[in-house]
Amino acid sequence: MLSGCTVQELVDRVAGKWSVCILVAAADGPIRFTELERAISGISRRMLTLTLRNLERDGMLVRTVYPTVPPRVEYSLTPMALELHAALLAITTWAERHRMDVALARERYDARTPL
Amino acid sequence: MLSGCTVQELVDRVAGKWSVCILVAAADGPIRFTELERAISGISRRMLTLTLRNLERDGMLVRTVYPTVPPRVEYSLTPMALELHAALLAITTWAERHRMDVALARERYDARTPL
DNA sequence: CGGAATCCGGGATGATACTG
DNA sequence: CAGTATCATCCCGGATTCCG
Repeated sequence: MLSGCTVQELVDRVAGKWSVCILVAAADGPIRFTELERAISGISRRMLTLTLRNLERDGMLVRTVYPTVPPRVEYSLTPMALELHAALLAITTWAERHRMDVALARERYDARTPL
Repeated sequence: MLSGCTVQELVDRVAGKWSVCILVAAADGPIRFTELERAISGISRRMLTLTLRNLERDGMLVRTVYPTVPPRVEYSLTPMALELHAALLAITTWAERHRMDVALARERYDARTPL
């Protein structure tokens, strides 16, 4: 029971590349499909759709459809996802602060290991 | 310059499934290869080695070799990685608190969408 | 004990085209 | 606008073997 929902699996689910991007992008309020597509550099339409579906299924996103023409769909974070967002921000902030350190560490490592 | 070290790439590097496990397992002090292998359920020897190398290259781990027989190798976190560890703990804590919520959300979603 | 090297299958991902 | 469908590819990661 509840198989497939261990802490490990849940973490690498929400911490996945595209999940993080979406969760961060949607944190400032409801956001539309196309806005996400533009905000997240490098994502394909397919991966955007798939990741949105997974996040919605996991109860992280609420999908709201406005039956207008043209159609309008907005995604917003659930309270649970908002809690997570704070933790994700800590990760991305750390990454920003240490980009250079990591880049330098790589250069040094590669210099020591030319093989 | 510094290509391949964007915030996005760095995040999904350190937030990867095995990286998180290793970073958490090594946070309490130096730990040996075999201890990691036992501590991290489901990891293969290959992935353990590869992930350790990447983390070492990125300056997250220090690898110390004791020239004894049998050989003894210990891994410990760098200060930079210790900072990251706090953020990772926040994620895993969140995951523990919300496992059930996610599992229930999935059941509800799947019940609504039987196709 | 702590790896490195090789082989290999399958799921993740991209590209493209079509639709209500 | 917000997707879906299909096909092709690629590389992640498991299994296995060998080594100092």
